[in-house]
Amino acid sequence: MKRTTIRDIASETGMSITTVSLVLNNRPSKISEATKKKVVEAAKRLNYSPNKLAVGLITKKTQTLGLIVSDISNIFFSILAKGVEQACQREGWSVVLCNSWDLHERDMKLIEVLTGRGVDGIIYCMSSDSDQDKALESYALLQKNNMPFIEIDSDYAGTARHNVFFDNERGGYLAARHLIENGHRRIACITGPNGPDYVSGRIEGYRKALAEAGIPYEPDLLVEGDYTMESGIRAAEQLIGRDFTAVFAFNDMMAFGAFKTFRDRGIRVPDDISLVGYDDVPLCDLLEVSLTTVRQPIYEMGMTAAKNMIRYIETGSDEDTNVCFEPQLMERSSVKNLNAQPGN
Amino acid sequence: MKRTTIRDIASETGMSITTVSLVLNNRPSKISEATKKKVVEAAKRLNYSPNKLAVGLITKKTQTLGLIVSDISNIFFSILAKGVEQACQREGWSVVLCNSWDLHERDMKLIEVLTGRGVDGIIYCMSSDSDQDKALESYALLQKNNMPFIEIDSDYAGTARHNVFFDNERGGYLAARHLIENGHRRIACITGPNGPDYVSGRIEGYRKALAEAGIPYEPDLLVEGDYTMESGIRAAEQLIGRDFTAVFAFNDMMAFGAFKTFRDRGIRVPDDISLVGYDDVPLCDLLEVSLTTVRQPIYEMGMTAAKNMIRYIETGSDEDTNVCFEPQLMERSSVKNLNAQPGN
DNA sequence: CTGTTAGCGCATTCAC
DNA sequence: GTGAATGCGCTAACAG
Repeated sequence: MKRTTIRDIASETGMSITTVSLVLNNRPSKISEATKKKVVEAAKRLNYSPNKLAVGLITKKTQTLGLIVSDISNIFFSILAKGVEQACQREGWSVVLCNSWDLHERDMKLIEVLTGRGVDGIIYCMSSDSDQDKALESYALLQKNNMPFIEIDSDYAGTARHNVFFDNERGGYLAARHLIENGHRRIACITGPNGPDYVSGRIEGYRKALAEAGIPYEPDLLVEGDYTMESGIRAAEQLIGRDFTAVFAFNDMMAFGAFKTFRDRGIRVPDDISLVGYDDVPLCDLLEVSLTTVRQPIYEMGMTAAKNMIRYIETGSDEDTNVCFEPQLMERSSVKNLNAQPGN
Repeated sequence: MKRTTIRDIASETGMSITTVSLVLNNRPSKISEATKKKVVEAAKRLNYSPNKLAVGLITKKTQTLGLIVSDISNIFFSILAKGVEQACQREGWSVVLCNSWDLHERDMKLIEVLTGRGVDGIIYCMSSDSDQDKALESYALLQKNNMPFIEIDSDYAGTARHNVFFDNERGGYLAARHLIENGHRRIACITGPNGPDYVSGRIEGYRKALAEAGIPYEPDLLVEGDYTMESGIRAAEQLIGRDFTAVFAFNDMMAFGAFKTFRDRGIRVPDDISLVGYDDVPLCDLLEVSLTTVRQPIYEMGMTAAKNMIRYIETGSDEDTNVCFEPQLMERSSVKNLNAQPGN
């Protein structure tokens, strides 16, 4: 039950290996239509499909992308992965999935592993325990391995030539401004681990909106989460007792967690506390109060990242492909307009 | 910036390729500790890591598993994938991720692709548009390609030797019995697409519980969903107007959808309608009424599937590895006890 | 138009 | 203890 090789179909048709390879790869050559047809038919009959390992060994190309995410069971990453996989499948590429568990050392390990496996490029979602040094370290490794990569929504070095990101400052700004427009002045944040720039970007945007409205920035109103619902719950608990009328969570899951905490404590959303999330995952209208959030086109981003990566690898194109996706405020029901209610 | 090969380290140390290969692979041989050490050190110094493509070409083993799921953005599959990836990472294996979009023809295509890529085995979640014939077709292809596989939670042929599944009949039974014990007699079901046996298994269990209680089975109370929240919403809408006091949804997402429909229509859970889900995804306590559900250890299942697959491939072990995971009822707040309230 | 010749990077007999 | 030779399945010059 051996797989049929190019040699089998050569002997089957009486042609040489070269001829077979040429026609099967559609190479420009002057092979008669007749023999072409014969070869193709034999290939089909024998159910031939090339051994990608052998091909890869020669061409140094495997048509495979590595995907490093911190947690595939996080809906943000699973949607992203779906986009990446879809783009790859369309182009005949494959994706090998790696979970870093948000550990920088795993990032490093995985980069090595993927290099050893001969992937042609990596879609890299840096683990969020990375500080500047660690980030630089992983870039260095990538470069040392001569590995093309696209980083998702982050660019420490500020020099990446192939990136795909969201305008996080804009996103943070939109969320905060929306709250401010609705009369809120004391706005708490549930952030992510400090490190990656999408966190600082959003904080920037938030501060900018505050500044525009002449509202002082209070570090005390920021609590750090880790994007899990659990952490949203805990963050909200920490927040309780401090003086604020609204919460801006850096993803929807943490917003859900905060919502739950508030509900359990008899604090009503949005009557007592307004809430804004981030991402717009497909669960936002599930709660009794649908969640106002900042939408990011995650799936599209995944597709674009993979498409650009592939195009870059295949064409060796020299042009930069930095693409930025604009966030969009999705107004739903979790923000109360304080202006409409004199007295508070 | 070429990668260092085994040859580089051979010339570096003055040893032959064979020697290097022998020590780096820890092969039984009589090579002096001194040279061993020299080789290992050189390897480290030159940052050597073997080219997996070349190794795979010879050994016919790539230490890679293919994973076919219908939708990686579905939380069930993303948790499963995480388990699979984790087990693989531990053993130094990789996983290539494939999304079938629940299309049988994609399944077929992906099996071919994965075979061409030389994966050593496949973790296969059959697309749910597969009927008996299609299922058999994909088994046949897998066998023709001589590809070991473990199917997740399904076994059409009834002859698979390496499987991993949940006791779905038990799960369906637990859900229905719980409802019946709470005085419900007219229990609607939101099922999945008919085909895979986890659907028929759960229906069996449901019917068994009904039968035990002397309650007639009414096909009219079954509505088919597709595991998305959307479909749960629609299914509940279809159900409204029919005569039932409880709904058993075949996954939590559809239960959430049904919940939403009910809430939007002013129907209270559990006061007016009781609700039971399936899976116990990490969102079950998010709703204002936490969802009673049937827990499946998805992550563990993913790990086990991958572990068994790897073990089988590596040892060529002849023993069957059919492992069955027991579902468990998670009682929360979405079921009302009708017995406690005379008059209804 | 088609076949011969070399390897890709590595593991594996089998001599020395 | 160690090295030379062979080949995995395929592509890529380069000859015919």
